[in-house]
Amino acid sequence: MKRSYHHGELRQALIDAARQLISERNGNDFSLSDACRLAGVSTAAPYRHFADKNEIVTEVVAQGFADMSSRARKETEAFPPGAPERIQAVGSVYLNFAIGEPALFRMMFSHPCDPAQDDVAATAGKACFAYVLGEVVSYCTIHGIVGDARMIAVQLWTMVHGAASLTIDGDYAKVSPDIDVAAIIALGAERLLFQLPRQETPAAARAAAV
Amino acid sequence: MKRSYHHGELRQALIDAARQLISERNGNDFSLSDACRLAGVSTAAPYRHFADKNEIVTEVVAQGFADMSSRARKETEAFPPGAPERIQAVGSVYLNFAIGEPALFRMMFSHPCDPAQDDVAATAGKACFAYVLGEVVSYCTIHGIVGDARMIAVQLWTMVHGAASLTIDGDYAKVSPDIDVAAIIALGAERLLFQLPRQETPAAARAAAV
DNA sequence: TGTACATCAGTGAACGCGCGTTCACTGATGTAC
DNA sequence: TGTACATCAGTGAACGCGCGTTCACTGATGTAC
Repeated sequence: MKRSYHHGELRQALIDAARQLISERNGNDFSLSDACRLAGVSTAAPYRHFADKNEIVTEVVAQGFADMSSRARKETEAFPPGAPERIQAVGSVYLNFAIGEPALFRMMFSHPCDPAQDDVAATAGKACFAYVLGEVVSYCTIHGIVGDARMIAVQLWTMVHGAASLTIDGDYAKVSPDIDVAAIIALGAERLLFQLPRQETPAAARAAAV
Repeated sequence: MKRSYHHGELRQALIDAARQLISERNGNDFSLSDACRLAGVSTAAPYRHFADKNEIVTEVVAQGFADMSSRARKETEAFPPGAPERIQAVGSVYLNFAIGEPALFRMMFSHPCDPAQDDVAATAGKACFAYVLGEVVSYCTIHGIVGDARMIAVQLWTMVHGAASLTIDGDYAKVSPDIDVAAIIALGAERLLFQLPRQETPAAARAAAV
């Protein structure tokens, strides 16, 4: 791979470098200088593509959410609408994303959204949340689950997010080394969604018949 | 309040200053120099009481957990063992602690525990978690809740933690401005604990008779 | 096709800054006599 | 009770460092003719 004077893909290369450093340094702040070193450019180069360091961070967060969304989409579309496997797939993607890149996960969810600029991070976050919640709401609608579908969706999200956080932060490990996160999520999903009472609706009847 | 050459309470004063700065700067790293300024001492003074900056942070985290534990203890002991209000009180304390000092809350739960030194932060964390989980386990035992009490406790913890995190990080707000966190936790507690089937046990019979 | 030139993504050196930490010191305190 | 002295919690100046950002520049690229 030859390195010419003009990089060509520097903008994305810097975002990737930042993401890598965030993951490697796990929680400790990364430095823009390190990202430049990793991308093989001078420390002044980023300023051709970004206003400041924060703009790179925002972009990393946005791409993180986009990644998470596309993984969730990919895993769910393997199953038909209304399949409980779709819900499980979303939960798995969420948890595995957190475990795979814990520092990025923390950064994504705690990144303050800037109301001044058009915030790509907030937009990507909203889209990701909408997809996750939408899957649960669809399940509720299709199966005629009794109750506020939106609230049920938020509850599942909350549970999975809590499980992901406590796992990557090592808090479960403090309590006991053998806590099975997947089992916690699975049982939670049972009680917060799958076991909920249902009413007969045309859609539910169709779903039951399949 | 006179300021003599010898401070007298500098150790605790620095811990308090650090905690205050952590809360004020909300997520951004605080500087030891600022803490010294706040405590009104030179930047060399901390090194009489702490090996390095990290030792202060560890102490702040430990005291944070101790605070949370004692608040939970105080709020629960107003109700008799087995009262559902005890569970609700623990949940409220947890959520309100997070809302009150979000940056400290984040730091407490994501602080890596150092296996080298005797880690006061990890110890305080474990004690806090043990208290929270113990309350739920007690409830299960007293009421003869069917199922793995420990797992039910971890599920409630997970849900409340997720709710606290998504609240303080502004993620609920991204989804919708009118999400009622308390309602999410309350309904979650219903489905994950209060509505669970019970078996007759001497303790459950006694609790029902009261 | 070949040349002149405008563009602009890079360079590399420098900046001011605040950081955590160290050092030799100073002076308030408490104790021994 | 009064004095001498050891202790040690503070001082304040300095350190080396890496940071984010800026600056005048350079040289590769693509376009007009």
